[in-house]
Amino acid sequence: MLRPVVRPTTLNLLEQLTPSLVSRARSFSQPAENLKRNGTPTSSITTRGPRKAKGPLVDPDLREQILAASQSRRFLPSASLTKFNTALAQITEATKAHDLLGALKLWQALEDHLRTLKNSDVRRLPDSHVRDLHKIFVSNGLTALRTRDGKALEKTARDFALQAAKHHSAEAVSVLMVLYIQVENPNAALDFYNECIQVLGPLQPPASLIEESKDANANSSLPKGSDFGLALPEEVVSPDHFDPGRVSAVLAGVAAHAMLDNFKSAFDLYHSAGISASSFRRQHFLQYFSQNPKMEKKVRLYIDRVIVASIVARPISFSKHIANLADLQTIHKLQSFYNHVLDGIFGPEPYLAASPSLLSSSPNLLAALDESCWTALQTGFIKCDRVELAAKVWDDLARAQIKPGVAMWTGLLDSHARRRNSAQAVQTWEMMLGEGIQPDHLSYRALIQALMDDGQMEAGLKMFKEYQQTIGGRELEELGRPVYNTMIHGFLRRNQIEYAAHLLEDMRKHGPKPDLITYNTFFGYYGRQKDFKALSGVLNQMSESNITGDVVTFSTILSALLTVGRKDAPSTVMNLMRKHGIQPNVATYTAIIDAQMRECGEPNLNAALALLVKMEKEDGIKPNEVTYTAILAGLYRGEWISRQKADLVRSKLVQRMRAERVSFSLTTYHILMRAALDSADEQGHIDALDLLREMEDAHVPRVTSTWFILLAGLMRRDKWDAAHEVVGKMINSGHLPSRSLQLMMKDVFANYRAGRVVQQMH
DNA sequence: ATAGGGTTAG
Repeated sequence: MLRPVVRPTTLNLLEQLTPSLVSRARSFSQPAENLKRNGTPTSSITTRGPRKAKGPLVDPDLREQILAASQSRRFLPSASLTKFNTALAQITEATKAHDLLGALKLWQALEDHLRTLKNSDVRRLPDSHVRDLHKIFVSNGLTALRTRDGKALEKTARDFALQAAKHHSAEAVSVLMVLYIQVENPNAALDFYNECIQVLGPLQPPASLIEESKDANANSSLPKGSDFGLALPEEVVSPDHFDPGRVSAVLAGVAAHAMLDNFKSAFDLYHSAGISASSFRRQHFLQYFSQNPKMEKKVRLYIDRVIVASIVARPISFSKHIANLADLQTIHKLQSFYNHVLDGIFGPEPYLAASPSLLSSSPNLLAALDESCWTALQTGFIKCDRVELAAKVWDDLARAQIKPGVAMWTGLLDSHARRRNSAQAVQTWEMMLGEGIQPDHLSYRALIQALMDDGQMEAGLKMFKEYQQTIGGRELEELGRPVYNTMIHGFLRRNQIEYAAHLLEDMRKHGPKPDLITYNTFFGYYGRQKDFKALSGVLNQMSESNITGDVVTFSTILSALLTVGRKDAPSTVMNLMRKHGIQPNVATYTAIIDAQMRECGEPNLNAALALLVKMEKEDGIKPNEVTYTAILAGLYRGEWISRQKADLVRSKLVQRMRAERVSFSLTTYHILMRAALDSADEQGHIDALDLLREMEDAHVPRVTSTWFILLAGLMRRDKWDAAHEVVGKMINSGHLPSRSLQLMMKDVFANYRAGRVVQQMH
């Protein structure tokens, strides 16, 4: 008996553990690799007997399994074997020559031959060949298959695209669909799409990659269980792998409906696929229409609208999407997304409803924004300091004749609290009441935080009492606790330990029961006070209540120990955390890195930089702007290394922050500006001005310190023209200069004028 | 949602 055998040595031990490799071996992937190198069949499909697994290579159980698998393999007669190997070599050759039609013909012949054999179902073209052939299918298909010879191969092309979709990528499917669309037969594209779904099952990514869909809009007009209902055979897609080619196929389906002017069907097809096309995939797909701008325009319009509608139709993913984009680097994307949404509501062809109740007002409306969507937009804009955009959300709500609910108002209150603007918060509160909105726990919490953090303790206390007497019942544990915790935090910020301790006692006796956050707040306070006796007292209370610490607890205690110079703190606390099974996070590492930098020595700098690498490499924790800022600040704290060395490390770190797209905070900008202006580099002030421009572009607010750092530095360098320009920018930004800034401005004007006079004399 | 890590006081 002749049997194909796979050389055991070519199989990596680890890979032997994965079932997919056994099936690959069955499909002759191994000899295919050799063919690729040599161009001719090799001896790796041999006529030798069954291989013997070598002794210590695998454990006995596993070896049994492998043997069993190899013996259950179907065998090819030697004539077929030769034929098979020759065909492989020919396909490889045609593929290399980018001869798509030739390769498809050979592939068809091979398939026909294999089909005549018994049990042929387990045999097919090796994956590496499928991949290579698929590649030229995608790059040449649109032109090659349009020719007369190509048209003759339509059926073969369809079969291959399907097989490739099953085992590698559905991109070829989308190419064929695009071809049908381009020859103005969109219905053929949709037929093929449906045929693919019959075979492949839903074109969905594995559950782990899609958002929870339980939030599906209650008013959604989506048909339940559309034609994506077929289960997927296990071996077709491994659960952790998702083929981006499937996104292209879905987009091709949308494009086909676009050609039929059927927006509703385009949406249904896209939405029920459960995918989310990235802008990269969208761009990639649209390239198929680069020769036909008119078609491209229409397809782009459909795809954009369908993507927006599909996100709106799932409020939770809507909020997540917004939160992801609410970042200085991506705010422009959030803005453009919002503009798309507005166009969907107010544009000439509305397809979105501004509220669920309006959804039924027109059959063209596919999805509705609910209050959480509007709130998410507001929160996102506020997070990026784009107050004017947050205000626009309110205007747009008014335009849609929707009255903002309590969550919208609370978003405003939160933003005032974050800016410690209690006056604005109180004003907002009164407007809210004026609108007849009933405040809830969250809005009371935000108002109290705004008051307490802005030094309005009396008023904060008053509101807290009002809260307790109105909706803040003691029994409302989960709802009321954040309000109480905010109150405690407010007291402790102002070092009002008696009030805080009193409230804690009250909570222990009457509820809401203190929780981990309550205790962490106290840890923070006692840590700042360097009162370790009191700190261990809280620790005892906590364990009495059976509450265990978390990363925040340990990080807080760690930085307390570090500020009192306990060098052993990092190792001790980290070991303790490990013992408790608590993973350190960015804050933990940042605390240690900061402490190293405060030592002001070259070895400490090296230790800090080593930690920066270690946290990411070993623990997979990405440093953030606080981490980098801690190092940058340390570089310029005192004169413990040369300016040149400090500047070198700074530029490397800045480079890395940019590469990693770490956002720069106000603090980061201040430190970098100061460093640039203090640098020995003649051009340092140019760097500082560039940073100012960057802040403007990113809408990072410029505060008194910003202008002070810039003006003081430029004046020190005698750069009066630049200083004059900065003063102009300050005035234009609407900043009201403090007394000391006004004095500096005077100085700048005088020297600038003097400089002009001198220039004119020459 | 509320707690922890980075600037400096002009």
